[in-house]
Amino acid sequence: MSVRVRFAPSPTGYLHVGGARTALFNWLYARAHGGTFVLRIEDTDEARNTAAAQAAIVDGLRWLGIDWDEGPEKDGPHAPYYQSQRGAIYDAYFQKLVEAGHTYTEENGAVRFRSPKEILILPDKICGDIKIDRTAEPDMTIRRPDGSYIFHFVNVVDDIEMEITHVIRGEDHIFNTGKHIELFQAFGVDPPVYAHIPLILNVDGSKMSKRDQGAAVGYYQEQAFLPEAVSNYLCLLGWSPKDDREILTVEEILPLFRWENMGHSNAKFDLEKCRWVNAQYLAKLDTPSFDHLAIAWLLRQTEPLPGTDDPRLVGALPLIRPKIKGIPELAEHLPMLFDGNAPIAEDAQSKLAAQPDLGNRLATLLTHLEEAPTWTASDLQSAINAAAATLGIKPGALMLPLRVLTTGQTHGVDLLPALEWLGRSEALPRLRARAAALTATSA
RNA sequence: GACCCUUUCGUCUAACGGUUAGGACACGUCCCUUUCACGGAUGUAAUACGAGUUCGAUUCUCGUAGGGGUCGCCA
Repeated sequence: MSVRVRFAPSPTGYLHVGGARTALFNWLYARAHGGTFVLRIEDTDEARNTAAAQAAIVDGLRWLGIDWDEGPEKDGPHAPYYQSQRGAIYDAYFQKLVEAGHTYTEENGAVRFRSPKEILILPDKICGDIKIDRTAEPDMTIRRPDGSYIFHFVNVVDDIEMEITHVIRGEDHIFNTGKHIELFQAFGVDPPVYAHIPLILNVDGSKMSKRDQGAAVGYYQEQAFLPEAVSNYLCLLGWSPKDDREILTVEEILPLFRWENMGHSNAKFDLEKCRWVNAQYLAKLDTPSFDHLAIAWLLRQTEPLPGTDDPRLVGALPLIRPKIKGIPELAEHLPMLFDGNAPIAEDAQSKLAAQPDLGNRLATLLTHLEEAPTWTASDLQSAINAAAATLGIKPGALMLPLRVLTTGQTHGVDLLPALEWLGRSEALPRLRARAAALTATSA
């Protein structure tokens, strides 16, 4: 029997990293075993469902590279894949339970399932045998007075109908599984294989909520993370290749995606490490892809950054790229490259003020730069060297002043390539203006 | 509170019952360097506690404590 797994989100909120990892693990398990991955939308709670949430989930999964073999916009032999459209199926299964005497109706019309009240042993692929004592548990409600069905019931019915063989879900479902096993038995169907994976928590150990930074997959999309990187990092939470590798492709993960490589304890989400993983992937990206990623991010910004519409942008990106770990850091570099009127930063002012003979140095430097035969990094370096020789100082001493004249900042991209990129006609006025401002204030 | 899962550096994790308990993120120091990063080197840092089994326990067993989860006519 071939493997069939599913991810069954409820479209009541954004796609959470915990949910995304559950989806990812199911997907990996399916792909590792040549199985089928089903996406099923559990939208039985009409009051809480939103179209936006469903779009975010579908979009987030696709972004992460998690594709489904059966599900929304794809269909398949067990369509529809929205629980809201499967009422007739639930009615039929409900009748079976009624006829077999497994149910009773409350005064208000709600229907409960008569639990056998036994002690169950749940053979879990990750936790081992889990004892679940159902003897003192109240009977679960499976249908509301208005005729709509409860999660436990529809979840099991669909898993039966869709021939799900393995259920991989969070540990928070362990006790639900006890209820679900009872339903499977009432239907005379063998329950699927269960694997309850540990949860993902905040760094402080609390449960991740929507408000926490990085809790929603949408955050990584907005911040222009690479989906492969996020997926890679998610895999490292609750799974390990059992060696020292941390950057792994899906192809490398698949043969190692086995129960014995799964972790047993909850993991705290470390956004810093996720950023580091992303930086590893970013560094390996080819230039066109990097540029595309960067430009797409720039165009998404509600407050346009300097350079966004500038034809020189593509020329500036290779200067910035080696300096940043994430695309949003463009916001720190673009203003100093594209905004020639940007004020001189305070720390730059004070650092230069400490330099002796500043006015003379700047003037000498400018004179030599103006005389550079071509505005290229090598000629500019020669000009700097000559200026330094005239002043009787080391060339290095002129670099910080020149940097400040160029960008107004004490840090940034490699200076000479940046000047070359700016071009003589753009650079010189900038240098002169800032030099004038500096000498005016220091005098 | 009851029940269930769980426990190795701050974090993610390795370690046939025998290792100087390894790697990575973060942090510190040094090197490289015109700045910032990158890179290289290096340092600080962990087996929750108590019993038991064993020649020997991070590893197996039990207990305690901590963390998390679940106790819905939510999913």
